[in-house]
Amino acid sequence: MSKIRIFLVDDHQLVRDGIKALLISAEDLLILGEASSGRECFEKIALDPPDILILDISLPDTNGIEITKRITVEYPEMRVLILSMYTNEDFIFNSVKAGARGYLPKNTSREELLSAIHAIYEGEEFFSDTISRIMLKSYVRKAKEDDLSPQRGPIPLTSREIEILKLFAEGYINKEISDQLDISIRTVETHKNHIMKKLELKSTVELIKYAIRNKIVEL
Amino acid sequence: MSKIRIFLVDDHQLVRDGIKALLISAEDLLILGEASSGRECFEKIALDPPDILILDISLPDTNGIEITKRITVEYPEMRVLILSMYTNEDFIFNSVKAGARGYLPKNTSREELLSAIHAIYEGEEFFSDTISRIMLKSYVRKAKEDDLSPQRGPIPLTSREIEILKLFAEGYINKEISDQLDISIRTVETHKNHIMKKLELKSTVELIKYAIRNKIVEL
DNA sequence: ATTTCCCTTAAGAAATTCACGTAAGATCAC
DNA sequence: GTGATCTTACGTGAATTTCTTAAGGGAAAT
Repeated sequence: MSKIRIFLVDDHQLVRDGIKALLISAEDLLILGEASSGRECFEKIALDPPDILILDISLPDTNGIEITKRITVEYPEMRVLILSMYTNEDFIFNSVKAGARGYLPKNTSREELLSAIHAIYEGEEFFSDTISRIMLKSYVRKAKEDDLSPQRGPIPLTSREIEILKLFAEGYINKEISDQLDISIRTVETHKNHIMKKLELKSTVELIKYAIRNKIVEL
Repeated sequence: MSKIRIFLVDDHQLVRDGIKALLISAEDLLILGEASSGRECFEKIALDPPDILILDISLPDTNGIEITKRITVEYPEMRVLILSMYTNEDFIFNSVKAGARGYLPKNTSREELLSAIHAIYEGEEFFSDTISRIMLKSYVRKAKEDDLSPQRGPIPLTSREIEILKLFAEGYINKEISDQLDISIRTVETHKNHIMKKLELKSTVELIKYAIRNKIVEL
């Protein structure tokens, strides 16, 4: 049975040594090599590509997220495990977005690190409890925003105005709107002016954006 | 110390009895009452509002998500715990969106149910492992979509065209664009015509939507 | 009953856009 | 070098929108 080949990227010697010490006793793992910068990382893995790349977020010449992006393009088979002291939601989100398969905080345990390595080697995703909690918070926040945003500013428009705004933002020109609603084109214009004044919008562009933001039309 | 007041909504007698049996021995909980439909639920809680509402998703006259929505409006202090046999991502998302504080699958354990009740009573959110996993999957999926979508259709526009489109979609009129870029207004018009033809867009409205979709401008 | 708000219509003037066509210099790939 | 593409630019007439001002009728509120 072949071992899981691992490459380590972190700019602190001590951290790399610590991780190696934790992993050395694991029979099925093989530490292929290590690097302390993005440049060094790509030079070395080009010669001998690992299965798993363990990446720190902050590095001298670049960052783990940028490396992850390049990896997913250049080595689609390679799995990236982010190991970072930052548990900031943006870092997590962007890491996942960039293609990372796992994310662990640096104060993780040996057991968790091993679980993570095995999980992502098997094609799973792995996030530590701390990270999962942050992701869940974010999930909840997003779901709530999704609910609140459409009605945060109660729409002060009349139903007729909304009707006209809807058609306009769907791409109909005034003439078509007036035909559809069987009213004069002048009326359509007046309505639009009213809307713009009410909402203090200065251009039709803003009008369209308003309609989209307030879910009067689909994007 | 006052007990946590609980109200149960599920259309199956057996399920309600099962939950009651699980909770009856918990000293700090008080089962206020139960209902088998949305209508019955609102009638009863109006008389004696509970702290926590345990809700099934599927009900004869409505569903748990609709009830949750009404609860968050009419009883903002009341916490909703969804207990459903469905672990569908949409149900979970919409439940959270509607204001549910927790979500458990029906095959949950007594311990987990108690943990959930206590957690959401304390103002926390609670999701079982199964549900958390689904939420995480969704998180990952969304992060990936967020990454893929902007480049699904490679933008066939030149950098100058993108520049013009950006300014236009930001709300500048042609004259302002021509001033900013120090080119003729005719040129701005020509560029816009080129863009519209390339993308087969029929109106400026579509042009703006295109710019937003492709993240050339913020909404 | 009076007021207020909404919907409607209207029109002229100014500004803007649209839809054509035309064209010339720059850059880049073959 | 040659052709293709990009960028720049102009013209013209028609279409459209925008701005502004004005006003009547109906419905709802006070």
